[in-house]
Amino acid sequence: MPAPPDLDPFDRAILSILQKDNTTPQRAIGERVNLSAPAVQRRIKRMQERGVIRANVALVDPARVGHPITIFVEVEVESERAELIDAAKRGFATVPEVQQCYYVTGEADFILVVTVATMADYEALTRRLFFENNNVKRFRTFVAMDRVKVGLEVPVGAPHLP
Amino acid sequence: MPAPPDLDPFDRAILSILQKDNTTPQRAIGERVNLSAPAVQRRIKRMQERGVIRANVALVDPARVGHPITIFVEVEVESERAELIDAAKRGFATVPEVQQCYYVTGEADFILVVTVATMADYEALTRRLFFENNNVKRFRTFVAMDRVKVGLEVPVGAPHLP
DNA sequence: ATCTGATTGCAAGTTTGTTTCATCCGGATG
DNA sequence: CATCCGGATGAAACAAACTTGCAATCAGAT
Repeated sequence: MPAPPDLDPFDRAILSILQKDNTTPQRAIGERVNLSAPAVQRRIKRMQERGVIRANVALVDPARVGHPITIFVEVEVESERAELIDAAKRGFATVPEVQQCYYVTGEADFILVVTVATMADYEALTRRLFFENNNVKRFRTFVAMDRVKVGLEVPVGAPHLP
Repeated sequence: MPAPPDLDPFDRAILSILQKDNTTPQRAIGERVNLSAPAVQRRIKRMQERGVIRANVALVDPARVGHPITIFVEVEVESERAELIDAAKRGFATVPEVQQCYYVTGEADFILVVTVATMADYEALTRRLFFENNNVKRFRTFVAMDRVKVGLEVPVGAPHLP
């Protein structure tokens, strides 16, 4: 296995910037972290290759593209047989409306984050995903009234560069 | 207020691409949607101005930057007085470890997504956020064993362009 | 003391993004 | 029916950003 690809303070500072805006020119990043643009570019490239940076994406406002409703779903399954769990994972993951899916410990087995256009759509989705699935014992729905904070930013312990 | 900024099939196709990889050259996008690079560029710019595209960010693997643990928390509050709710929203939103926070209906009032380095860190966080907060009645913890699907992509009804 | 491997900055070269401008299309107007 | 007008487009010129080659630097191991 590859050695632990430690991130030095430069890398962390760069990540901290890119997680907020990855259109920031490398030259501007360089100025903020005290590095030349090529150095920044090489570090970014390396972090992509090592999987530290998994993707570069545009974040879209769901409401503006016709999906104003965000819903959390706690799903409890009948059987936790590995084969069935894997099937459930694959089943959930392939649904576009399911934007996040986690397999969790606790009083539920899965937690899903779903975006839909209407509650009728959600109702249809529950039928497809839960009622028609024999292994789903129960599910609980939480409708988001306010998306207080939404993002995938991870604290990276970016240091202060004087 | 601005008129509804309708998205035509071109816009949707562009969004669909940018949500997966916003480093795709505009010329390449143009080829895929049958538009020139400048046309693509103007549409992107317009969608940013109109708030359809909210941000352009790099997605970082939490485990690779020292936050291998993802946790869901359902929070139930004592009082739903608007003032207290707003205070709670602000309190949660400002914590870097809280990467997502939703105010929801149902058997809980808030759902948080938290990333931490260790369970000890989580324990410390719960103390700070919940035990020291008089308005938190109860909270339930779900530790993610598998991040089956993680993203903020929204289905955009992208049409097929042959 | 030297060698090796990794990293850096500069400068040149290449790709990508941006602006300009003439044209085209569709709907409203006279 | 001709005309006008706003909005969008593509080609080309232009500007900015990214990428590569190279020599210099540094730390650690030999």
